[in-house]
Amino acid sequence: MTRRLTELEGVCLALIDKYDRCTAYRVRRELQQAPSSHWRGSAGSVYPMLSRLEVDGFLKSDSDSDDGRGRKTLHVTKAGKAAVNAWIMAGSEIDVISSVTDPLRSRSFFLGVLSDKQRAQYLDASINQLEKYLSETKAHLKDRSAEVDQFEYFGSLGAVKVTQARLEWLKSVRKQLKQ
Amino acid sequence: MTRRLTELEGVCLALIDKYDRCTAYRVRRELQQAPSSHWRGSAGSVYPMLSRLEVDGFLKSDSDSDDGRGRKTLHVTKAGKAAVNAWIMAGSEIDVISSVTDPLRSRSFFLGVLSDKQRAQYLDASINQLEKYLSETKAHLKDRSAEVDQFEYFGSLGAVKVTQARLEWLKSVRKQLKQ
DNA sequence: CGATGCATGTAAGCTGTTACATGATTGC
DNA sequence: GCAATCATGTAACAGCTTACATGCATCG
Repeated sequence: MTRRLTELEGVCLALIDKYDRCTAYRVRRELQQAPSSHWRGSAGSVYPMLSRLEVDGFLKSDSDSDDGRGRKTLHVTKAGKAAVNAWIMAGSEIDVISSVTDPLRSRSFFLGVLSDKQRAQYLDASINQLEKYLSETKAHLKDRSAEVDQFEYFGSLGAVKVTQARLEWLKSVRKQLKQ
Repeated sequence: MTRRLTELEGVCLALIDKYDRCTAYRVRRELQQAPSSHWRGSAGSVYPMLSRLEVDGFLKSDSDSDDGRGRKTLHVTKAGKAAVNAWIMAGSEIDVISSVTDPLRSRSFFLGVLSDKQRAQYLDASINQLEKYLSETKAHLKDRSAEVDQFEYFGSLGAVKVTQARLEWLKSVRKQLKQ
């Protein structure tokens, strides 16, 4: 049994697998352009992580791919595919499922420390930003719906659904506080 | 202007403030008992973090609180209260709002690599665990509704709403794949 | 031919983890 | 008196961040 992949490793390895082969730079760009800001796609995380995956035999760089400026194309090995498979299947574990944190929710427990004015201001601003974020994820969803892969569509749909739920929740909080 | 608090620091400092004064051990227990498994509440994170907050002047330990076994009660200073306030208000920033990650969603983008059988198995297991997690958060919500603080209720309500959205989304994915 | 972008990588620092260590208290 | 729990803490390590460094390619 091989080691477990971290979330970032899983996403990136699966991504490379999906594209069949790609460069580290493209992986970085995908992370940077994703609607979620959880991962920055920083060089200091991506390159060492990919080296790690190569050392562990999950990734291999195509030998003929050096184009003069040190660019390498990567592809996922058989062991890598198995690791991706295991990473996905581990997603049904309760620890993984319940590991989400929502900074809006964490804060909502302590809104009592704010003055009425500040609280109203905070809620308005949050709802505003959430609406902005929602329209971004919706735009992302529209882009995806034109593509062939239905799974990308499902993923983006999930982002929209959850963002909508967060928004409706915050609005109901604001409403209840106004009374 | 003082430094920004991390999410864990913000939650813990706000928690101590809410309880007026409490021990490090209680902070740990609260983290451990929270429905989200994002923070383990490990000694190796909590004690150094609280020391940090004390060094920075956000926390102070009551001098008369040593009960013979080295237990200390902590309270939040004025500067600490200001830091909590700033931490909450920063929650409306787009970077903070969009920093959520959902391991179920990350994986959904790559469900194409699974066989039909594995995919069905994965979705069934995930939906099962999510339902279990939902009933836990609902129980938590019921507990909170008996308490005086409406903000705790709001927080738990948010957890329920978002979990419901995740569940409905996953069920719709399963349904669409069955056709 | 110089600015911008492509592409890879390293160094130092921060914040979390697990695992271990220590000692007092409480309950049977 | 001994086991479990309360309570605090440290050591080693993992995985991310920012900031820096390097060098080729492309375009005006």
